[in-house]
Amino acid sequence: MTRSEENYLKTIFHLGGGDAKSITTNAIAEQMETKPSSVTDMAKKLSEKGLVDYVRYQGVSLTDAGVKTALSIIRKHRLWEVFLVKKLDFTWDEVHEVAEQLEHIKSEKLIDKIDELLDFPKYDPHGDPIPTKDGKFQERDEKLLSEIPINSQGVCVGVKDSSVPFLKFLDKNKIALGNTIKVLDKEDFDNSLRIQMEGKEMRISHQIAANLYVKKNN
Amino acid sequence: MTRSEENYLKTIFHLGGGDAKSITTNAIAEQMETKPSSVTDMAKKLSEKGLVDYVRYQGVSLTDAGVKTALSIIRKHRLWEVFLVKKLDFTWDEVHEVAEQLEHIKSEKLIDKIDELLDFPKYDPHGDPIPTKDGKFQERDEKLLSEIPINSQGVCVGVKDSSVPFLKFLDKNKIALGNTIKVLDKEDFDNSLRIQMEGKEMRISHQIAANLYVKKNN
DNA sequence: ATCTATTTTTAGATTTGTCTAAATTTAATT
DNA sequence: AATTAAATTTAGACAAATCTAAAAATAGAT
Ligand SMILES: [Mn+2]
Ligand SMILES: [Mn+2]
Ligand SMILES: [Mn+2]
Ligand SMILES: [Mn+2]
Repeated sequence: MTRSEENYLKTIFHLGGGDAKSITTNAIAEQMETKPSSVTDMAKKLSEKGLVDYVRYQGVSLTDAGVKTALSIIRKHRLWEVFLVKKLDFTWDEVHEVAEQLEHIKSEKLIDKIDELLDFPKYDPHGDPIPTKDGKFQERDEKLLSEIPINSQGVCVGVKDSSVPFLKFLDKNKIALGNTIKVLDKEDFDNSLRIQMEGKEMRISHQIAANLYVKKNN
Repeated sequence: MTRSEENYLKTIFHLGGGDAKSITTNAIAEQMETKPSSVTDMAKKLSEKGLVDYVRYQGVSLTDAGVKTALSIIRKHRLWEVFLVKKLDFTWDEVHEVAEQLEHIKSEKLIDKIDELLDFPKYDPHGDPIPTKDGKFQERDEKLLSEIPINSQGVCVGVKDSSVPFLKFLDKNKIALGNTIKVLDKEDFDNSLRIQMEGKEMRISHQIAANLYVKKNN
């Protein structure tokens, strides 16, 4: 399994190809910042290896073996992210790039020991669930902050957009995972929200609210 | 800097190419388990990049830039080995293979934080010195156990051969770094030694003694 | 100094992963 | 049903890293 193959499987999974849904060549190419023709070449190779189902002109989806491999890469990525934050004091906007490299280290013992060292975390620094060793996800009942009703409240548990600028924006505004947020009011004009968070009141734009996951209380 | 380039620089350094000494194509090829023709190709490339001095038919030596790069890879390798042993309970015969991968991770912050987490170790699990960030070695006055006189004693500080079988042999015989060893007697016939170690007496072959470094007490 | 064995390099091929440009297929529109 | 636009694949090329086989250079031995 080459690094490139692993990256393709991971991308296909993230685009939804784990549910027998066909992912188009173009979608994969765009996500990976490569050319559709390169994706076609790789689709053939992964198909040969039994990791994807590929129908010419129709796109690819992951086989069971492909899902399993993708989940093991994602597991490694997220565990390394937790390690970097918890053990090496990286900030949550610094970890992704390094984890992109670390996720390809080949040693089952290594990642199991990292998992143990971290006391088997269930979520990564961005609130994304960490698949278990046998490929199961910790599902969670979460909603976008923009989609919960006025006067309801929840705990911030994840980000939809985990780009560096967004994460830095959240830091600057002291919005962190674990914070309890109550929606006080919604502005019809621009869909911005007035919220109460950790005692303080503030206003956030729809774009922010639509990229924060909360777990509703009760 | 590709992974392959880094591996060549590291190998050339280990073969002594850091002291302006010319290392032959064949020596490099043998060490890396590749073909001399491949080494020639890489020699040209590294020479182009100013990392080695290469004279056709004469071999290569590292430039200052080449030494610097080699040391940074070796630093990473050895720090990761310490990490694996100290933080993840790997045994000293398990770490090399994984460190061969981890040494190529590109993130200065990562290795500096690992260094800090480990409290800036000076030696790796095999007793090899860890270069500092600015490329200096912690030299140590060490001798092979086979070369110290009868009735002298020293602390075991390193292994010359760090192959898995040798390390496992040492474990099995409870010979560990840090142990104090006294040479009681030398057998002329086969150069084997009678030693006293941590209270116990034992006999070890010349081959073993010639692969153990000790730091003589006074 | 010449021959010879060894080392080293060159030339040409292969694999992996990528690209561009052209051809093909599909999907949408008249 | 025919046309057109968009998506996808094919064909051919390229860079990196490797190999084999042949050619060239070096070093050792007479
Ligand atoms: Mn990430
Ligand atoms: Mn993440
Ligand atoms: Mn090692
Ligand atoms: Mn070592």
